[in-house]
Amino acid sequence: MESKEILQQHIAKTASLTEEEFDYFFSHFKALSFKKGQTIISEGDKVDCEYFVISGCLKAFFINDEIKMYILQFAMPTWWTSDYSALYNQTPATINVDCISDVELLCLSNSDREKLCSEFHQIEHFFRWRTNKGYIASQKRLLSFMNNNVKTRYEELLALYPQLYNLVPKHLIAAYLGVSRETLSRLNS
Amino acid sequence: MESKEILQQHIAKTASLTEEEFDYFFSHFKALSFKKGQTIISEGDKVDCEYFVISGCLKAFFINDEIKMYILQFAMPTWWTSDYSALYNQTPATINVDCISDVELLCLSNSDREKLCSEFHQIEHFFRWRTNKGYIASQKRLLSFMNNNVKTRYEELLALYPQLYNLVPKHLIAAYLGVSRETLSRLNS
DNA sequence: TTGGTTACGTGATGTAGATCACATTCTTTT
DNA sequence: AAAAGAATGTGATCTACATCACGTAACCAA
Repeated sequence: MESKEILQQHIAKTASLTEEEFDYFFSHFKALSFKKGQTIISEGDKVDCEYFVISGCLKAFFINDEIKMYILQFAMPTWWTSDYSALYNQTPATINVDCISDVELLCLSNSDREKLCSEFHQIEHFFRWRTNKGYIASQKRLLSFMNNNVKTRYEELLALYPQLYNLVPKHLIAAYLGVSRETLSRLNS
Repeated sequence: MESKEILQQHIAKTASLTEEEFDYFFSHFKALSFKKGQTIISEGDKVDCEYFVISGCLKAFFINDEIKMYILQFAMPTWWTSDYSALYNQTPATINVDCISDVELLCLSNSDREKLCSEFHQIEHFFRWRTNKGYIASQKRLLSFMNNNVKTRYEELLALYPQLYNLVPKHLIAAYLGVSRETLSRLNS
């Protein structure tokens, strides 16, 4: 399936656009390809865009003391990613985004998103719905963080995204769970 | 200042409504008063509304094993609160909301919010903006949770909301930070 | 005024997970 | 195919925070 169709099906779930409206919407996206290991956003960068994942897997992460890495999000096909704080507040990036595998993305600038949202009520509706879903997921993760031990959080994560187990190295899963790779490894025993 | 004005100023920051439009918007809200200690949402409840705080302070929290409490949010004037997961997915509440002090609220039902969002593009715009802010704050808190120790998180919280120090008992602040009240108490020494 | 509940402090001890150190296996590059 | 680097496993030790236990002070309600 083409990127265009993937995006179309994604937004059709919450917004009804005519064919011409969608074409117009789509014309604001730029297709990009990256190789495994390439960086999309680095700490300190000016952030202009958000990214819709067509294929592959990205991570959005924070580096502390230039040593420890914490992963905020694994971004998989049909997910959106960026440094939203930097994007909305027009401040330098505080998180990094890079490619865990080869990826294909569609890129939408902040100003185009705002323009499209104000031009089409349905597009604004879509973005409200999307952010809402993200907010609810984020609250849930926060609660799980406070409430559950590592083992439970690990099981929860694998239940939700079984594909991660094979797709992503264990030390990155540890960085998502907020534990050391050693502790994660010891869960199996 | 009256509730109506407080809400009007709040939404005027992101949405421009005429006087009549705002009156129509406001007519969907119901004013409610509660005493300190009263419960707004209990685990297992059907959740129909979200709440805009006019005065006082609420907590949205989760109880684990009927013992430990984790606070997701302190809701202060001009903040919104509810169990959003339950509200959007029409599932029973998994979190509780109650009153830390006497409070005045404006209550908006889920169906009225959706109706208003579809009737007025500007209202949809406002709710997108609000949720977006919440999402960014939630991500930030998650990051702080993974990255910082209790002392740093406590200082961050007090820097952001100095009024909490006097307004809210320490054991509730501990429940927000995700530590025991004893550990929080020992930070001073 | 009194008795009960809630808030807060602080010592002693327990424990989940971090950190350090090193070995092994798997993957990528040349 | 060889070499180098990344990913993973596992023991030993350390530490931040939890838990338990107890005491004191503040705040209500009868």
